[in-house]
Parts: sequence; C-alpha cells; structure tokens
Amino acid sequence: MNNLNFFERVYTVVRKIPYGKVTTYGIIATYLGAPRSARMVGWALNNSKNDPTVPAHRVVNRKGLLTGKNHFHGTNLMKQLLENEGITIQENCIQNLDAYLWYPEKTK
DNA sequence: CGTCTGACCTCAA
DNA sequence: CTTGAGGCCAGAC
Repeated sequence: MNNLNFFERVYTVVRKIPYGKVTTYGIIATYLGAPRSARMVGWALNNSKNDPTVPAHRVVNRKGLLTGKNHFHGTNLMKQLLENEGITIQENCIQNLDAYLWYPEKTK
C-alpha cells in the first residue's frame, strides 16, 4: 500500500475526486498517514503541474479558500472551474464547503 | 553546508 | 474564543 511515494499517493487521491466535489489538504494528508504533513501535499500539487490529470483546482485548504489559485494560472480560472461544477464560490472562498467536501475511499 | 520559504494543518496557552 | 508556535519534507539561495 505504501509502495507509492507520497506524491503519487496524493495524485491518486486527487484524481479520484468526483465531479462537483472538493477535498482539503488535511484530509489527504491524514488519509496518507501524515496529518501534520499537509504542507507536503501542497508541494505534491505543485509538482502536479507536470500531471495535468490531477484536478488540483478541486483541492483547497481547510477553510475552503482557493489558496492555490495564485499558483494555478494567476487568474480566476480555478474559481471558474469550481463554479462550472456547480460549486458556489465567493471571494475565492467555497460556500457550503461541507456539502461539497469529499473524502477519499479507503482502499485497503 | 546552513538557512528560509512554501498550494498547510493541528495542538497548546 | 483568539493568538502563537510547532511540525513535516523538499527545493532554492
């Protein structure tokens, strides 16, 4: 199960995010077994630029704030994508995040 | 080689 | 409840 690197594990989880759903770094980090290493998840997504298959726009921080928006394209594309999926966003903040929150499947 | 920063989170006072 | 500090890994200077 831990044959894959932390980065690959993050990619796998993020790729499994269904349409119209979002997740947070803490959830992913905790799921991977590193609740305090949420930072590394951000680094992984930073590397995810090499992997367009990873919907990083569906990954936000604990507050639902589009922290990575600045790193995406430098524009409101991230917000547009999320809104396109039916997610309500205001001032780069996901509204009703609890309703859109998605947790990874525990494939043991 | 040493230091700081970085898509953050969680615990403690 | 609010504010502060710690922690994790890796890359850049």
